[in-house]
Amino acid sequence: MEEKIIIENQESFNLKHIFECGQCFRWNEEEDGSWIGVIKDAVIKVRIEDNKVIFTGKVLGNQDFKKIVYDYFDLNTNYTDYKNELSKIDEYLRESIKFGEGIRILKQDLWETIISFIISANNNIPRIKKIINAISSTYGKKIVFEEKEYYLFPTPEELSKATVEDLRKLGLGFRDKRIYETTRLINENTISLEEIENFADTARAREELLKLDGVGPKVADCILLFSLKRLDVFPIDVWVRRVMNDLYIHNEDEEKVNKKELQCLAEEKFKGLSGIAQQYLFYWKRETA
DNA sequence: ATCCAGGGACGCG
DNA sequence: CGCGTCCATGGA
Repeated sequence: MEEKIIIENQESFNLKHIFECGQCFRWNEEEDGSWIGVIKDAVIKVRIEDNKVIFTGKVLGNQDFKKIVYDYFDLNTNYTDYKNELSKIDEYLRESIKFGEGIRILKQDLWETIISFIISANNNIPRIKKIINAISSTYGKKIVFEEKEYYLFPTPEELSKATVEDLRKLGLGFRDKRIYETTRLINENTISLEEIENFADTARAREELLKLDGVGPKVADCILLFSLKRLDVFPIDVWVRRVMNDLYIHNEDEEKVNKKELQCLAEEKFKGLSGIAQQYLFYWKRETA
């Protein structure tokens, strides 16, 4: 059965901004300007007509489509408040927010986000997307929507069927062992996803994530921000380092900019909204480079 | 050909 | 601990 919901006058909602700001890897733009994505247990198509956002899709089992959409797109949160707050900081924030005004931080599935960002290490976005698609179509469940086949991201149990060699064939490169090992740790419940989701303390959640193979400081921060909604964490990659150095530090050698120094600067300037500030700055810098 | 991509594991001092 | 080095792969 095809699902459908329509939302009118949704603030801060631009499809390009949401899907191209580097937080997700399974959304693609269609010929007609709509976007189709596969998330945990659903295929969703989003399009915008006038003042309406229209979601259609197909879900696995008897799940509530509306709840899935609201949770994933964080539709009960008002981003205008965040933007107003961040705009007070300086001209750079105002400009980056103007550039990516329709960004929202998605609430993505923890397991999928962990694997996706392990794959992201020393990799580029088109290839990350390609690999995640290959993993899904090989090990995930098929789901049909508008007469086309899509594949859900495999569960830990489904992915445990892959050997290191199998993973290598999907183009994972040196990340094959990391994915294999992390899948094993989750399946054996040595590390508990449920426990991580329920930690009140961000530091505790990060500490636990760091025990996974292939999860270092940057990947852990991305997981905390893009799945666990810790809006105060500030993932630092090459682009963030670049934009922060250009705007605030002005070091001749950008690679020499200390990570700890950047963390402190972000905390001082952006405070509890560091993660959101990071997304506006990242998107702005990467798209206008 | 050489460099780079939303870095991390590992070994060293 | 801080620091170099290596890691697969594909596109520019």
